[in-house]
Amino acid sequence: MPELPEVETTRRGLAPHLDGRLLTAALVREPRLRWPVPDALPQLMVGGRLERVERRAKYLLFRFDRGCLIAHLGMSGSLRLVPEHTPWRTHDHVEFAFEGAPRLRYNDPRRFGSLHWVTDAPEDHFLLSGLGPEPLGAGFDGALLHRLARGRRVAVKAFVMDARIVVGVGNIYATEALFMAGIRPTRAAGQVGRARYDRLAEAIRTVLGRAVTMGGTTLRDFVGGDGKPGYFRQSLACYGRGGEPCVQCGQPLRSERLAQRATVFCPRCQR
DNA sequence: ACTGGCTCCTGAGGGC
DNA sequence: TGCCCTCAGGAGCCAG
Repeated sequence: MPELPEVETTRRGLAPHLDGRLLTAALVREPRLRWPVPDALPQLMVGGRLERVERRAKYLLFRFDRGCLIAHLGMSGSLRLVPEHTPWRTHDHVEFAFEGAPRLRYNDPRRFGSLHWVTDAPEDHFLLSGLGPEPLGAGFDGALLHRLARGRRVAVKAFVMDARIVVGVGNIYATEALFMAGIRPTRAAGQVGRARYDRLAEAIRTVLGRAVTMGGTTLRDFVGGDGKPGYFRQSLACYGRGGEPCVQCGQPLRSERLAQRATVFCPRCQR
């Protein structure tokens, strides 16, 4: 489900309610996520104070005074605030109770998400240690992409979706950014020139930034921490529009499978 | 070092 | 109504 804008939307929805709160209880109903949730998670966490909710790539970092909860939403996960005594829904796997705040529920039908507890610096955790730069932060630009792409034969779409290169660019936004930059997704990463990587980096920033502003993209059921859907779907020019006319030239958009992912592009505008 | 393919899992939607 | 097939917003892992 969530790409970077959806994760950031979740963070913004949760932080005002949870920052500074004391964790009074944690319940794991279903530990079988991407990695098993340790039995000891509640006893490790309860009694700790949540200092702040941060985001790194598509991971949410719940920084407590005594450690850090690293949460990933996988493809179908969500973290929502619900009133106490809200009936359990299917796939509500974990619940956290904070003093003076609604309950925090982790729901994930496909269970591709994960929860890790660390007491060392989360940046050193194996899930985070190899990650590339944040696309909306400093240290990401066309020069970086161009340099890392040298000699690479992988398709440029897979290249920008590789979290070691740049984080947070999932299938929707990779598709949109390549369309905006006029680059064909199947082109080898090493065959894209510097000027075009400048345009691509700018397109990635623009697309992700706009999506964050609009609360992310709700395809079927994404909701932010406040339970509201995202509105970026209406802005999608390419993703999910295979066969429909290109908004720039009117040609039918082509739909292909690339690296096991649905890929849409305009055969005329994207070269 | 790269690359492509497979995998985890449930649910929705289309065709028959 | 039901069954079977395909596909879905991620990304770690593995063989070649």
